[in-house]
Amino acid sequence: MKNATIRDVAKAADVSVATVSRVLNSSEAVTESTRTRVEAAAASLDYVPHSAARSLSTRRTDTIGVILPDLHGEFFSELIRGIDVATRTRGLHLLLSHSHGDPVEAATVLRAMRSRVDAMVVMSLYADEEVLSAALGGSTPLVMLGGGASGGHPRFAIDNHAGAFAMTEHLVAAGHGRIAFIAGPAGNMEAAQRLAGYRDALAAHGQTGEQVVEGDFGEESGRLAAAALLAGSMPDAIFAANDMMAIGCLQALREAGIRVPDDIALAGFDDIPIARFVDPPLTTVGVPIAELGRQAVECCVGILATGEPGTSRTFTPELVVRASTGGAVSARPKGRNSRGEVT
Amino acid sequence: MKNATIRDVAKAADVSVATVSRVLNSSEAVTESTRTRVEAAAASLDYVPHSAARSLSTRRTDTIGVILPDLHGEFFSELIRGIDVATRTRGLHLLLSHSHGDPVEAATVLRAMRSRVDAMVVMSLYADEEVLSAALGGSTPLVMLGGGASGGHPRFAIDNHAGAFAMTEHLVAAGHGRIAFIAGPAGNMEAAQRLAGYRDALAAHGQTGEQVVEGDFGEESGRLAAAALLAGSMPDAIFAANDMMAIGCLQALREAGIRVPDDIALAGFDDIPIARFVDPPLTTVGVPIAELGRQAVECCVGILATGEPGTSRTFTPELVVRASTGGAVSARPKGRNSRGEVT
DNA sequence: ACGCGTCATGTAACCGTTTACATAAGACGG
DNA sequence: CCGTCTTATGTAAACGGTTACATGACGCGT
Repeated sequence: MKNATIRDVAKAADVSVATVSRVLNSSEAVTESTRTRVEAAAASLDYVPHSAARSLSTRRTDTIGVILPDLHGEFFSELIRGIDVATRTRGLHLLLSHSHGDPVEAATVLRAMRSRVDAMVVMSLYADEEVLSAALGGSTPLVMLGGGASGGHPRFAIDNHAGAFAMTEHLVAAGHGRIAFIAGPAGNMEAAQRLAGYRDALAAHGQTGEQVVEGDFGEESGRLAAAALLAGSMPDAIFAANDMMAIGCLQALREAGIRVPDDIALAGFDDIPIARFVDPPLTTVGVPIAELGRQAVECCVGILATGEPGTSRTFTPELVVRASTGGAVSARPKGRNSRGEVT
Repeated sequence: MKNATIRDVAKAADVSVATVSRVLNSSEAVTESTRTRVEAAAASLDYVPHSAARSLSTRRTDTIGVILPDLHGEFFSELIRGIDVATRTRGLHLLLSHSHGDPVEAATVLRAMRSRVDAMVVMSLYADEEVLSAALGGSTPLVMLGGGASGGHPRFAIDNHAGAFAMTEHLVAAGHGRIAFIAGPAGNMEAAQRLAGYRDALAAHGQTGEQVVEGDFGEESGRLAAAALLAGSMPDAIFAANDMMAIGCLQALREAGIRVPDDIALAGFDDIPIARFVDPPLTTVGVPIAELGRQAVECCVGILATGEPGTSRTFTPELVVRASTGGAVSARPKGRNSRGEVT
């Protein structure tokens, strides 16, 4: 059964295709009677406009393309949710893909998407904005997501440096002398900024002995980092550049019989939903992940509507102190009453 | 800067548009020399075919539409990842949306997508397959995801009943006399099947006292369910219909000073990635989430390629026994050596 | 009754591809 | 050297919408 076209509807309603189009787009004046006649015809034929034909004519796709470095885990899940909410609200569609975190692949995916979307939201973790921009060909608005050196495109990011600085200060203030840092992957801008925040905070407080272990933002690398730290001289606190590594680290510590926060304090970054659920609940840097995605889409909408370039925005993350740094309610299985108060 | 069209390329290469099209689709015989000439012209103009125009002509979009009830949390994150991998591999695009779990909304979204995709993958948790099918208009292949009464469309699901049955048996075998069940939302097919599996297993083992608490698959409802159970007479084991509720429950139990698995055993369903990370690691029913998504897409590809209806497949989930039911290595902070062995 | 403006509707060009069909140019056997 | 077959390439008609412009009906002031 072939789908009905606008001509079928026009014939059924005994009007011209132009009139049908007008009714459908409620653009120009149409008599009430013809309007209802057309609507009835469209409904009875179960007519749905052919979006490709429409796009060809209007040069709009009503679609936002989104490329993320990965789709795995809670961080991206939240991000996608925020993006989806925004596109839905605006009556837009969401074309999603990921780049495996590979800049070259990102450019390829971007080229493939470029003719199918009105604007793109891209999270690039590397300093590849120009490459992406080139792949996009210049006529499609591009909004960047996440930290990185900003080129000419609006960028929605969080202040990683400030977040890491604040967290490090928090650990210093809690009296931890030696604070180790589990870093993110080399070359990743967010990771670099967080590392810099950690270093600058140490320096600002006259602490000299930085201790940095490599990681890759994955849970397993947090586990390995913990092992590496345990093999040397134990620090008083561990600050992981993201929550997943902190959680891996937490697990390794627990297996080694080391109590958090009693023996060692532990902090993460991102405040992904799980952070609250691990034991002890993880102190972390709160990032409005979904909001970041939502605003990036809104920025696209703005650019498309006004033609103006759109403006970047940096979110200042907030410290979320939970039990893993001993700064809040403890969450050990025992030692609390039924209301969750520390006994 | 207007994007180049096929005519611009044709002009630059001094050939006809048909020849350019042939080169681009490597369809028919083209002389090597003209081929290279066209390719050079296309590259120099940074030509990217207008996909809407192509779709209009070919009646294909090379896009798979996906509608999920929700985008929140690890389960959907995994599912999307599996779907994305499959579409990418096949050179397809992924148009994503969610339905808030609302059948009416799902139908609306489906109508909006219908002209933009070649096939749809829909996860419906209710028995609304016919409604969806109607909204789709019949010419777009539809593949269902997740449990439910199957209509005429292929469906990729897991055997919820078998999974819940196996888990309940596991708990019975472990000597737990009174096993409570935290159910999923009413009307949700998966939830209903899991509940039935629990009941049938109890019956099969001559257990009479079932104890079912309502839940909605959210973490908070698991917490509330725990509170409800604690208010009554405590069961020996709690089986939550999904992992998120189990995790909420776990947290509430911990806050109440009840030890898992020492005082009470706890099990979930889904084996979402976090399940391993909570403390104690959660015994659960392992579902190949990403694989489910991948195969659904492959099914779409098959239908589109062959024109044949495609076949359903039910995955048998597997029991994943971890510490929360005391069935595996304990993961309490103390009492273990550095290799993770129980002391 | 006439001219004119207004407004609903129709006509047809255009958007950028693909592709059936037409055509021109060799190749080749007789 | 001519017909025929093959093969590379060109021409133009779809595909299904939108929209500028044309048209015709109608109301209204004079």
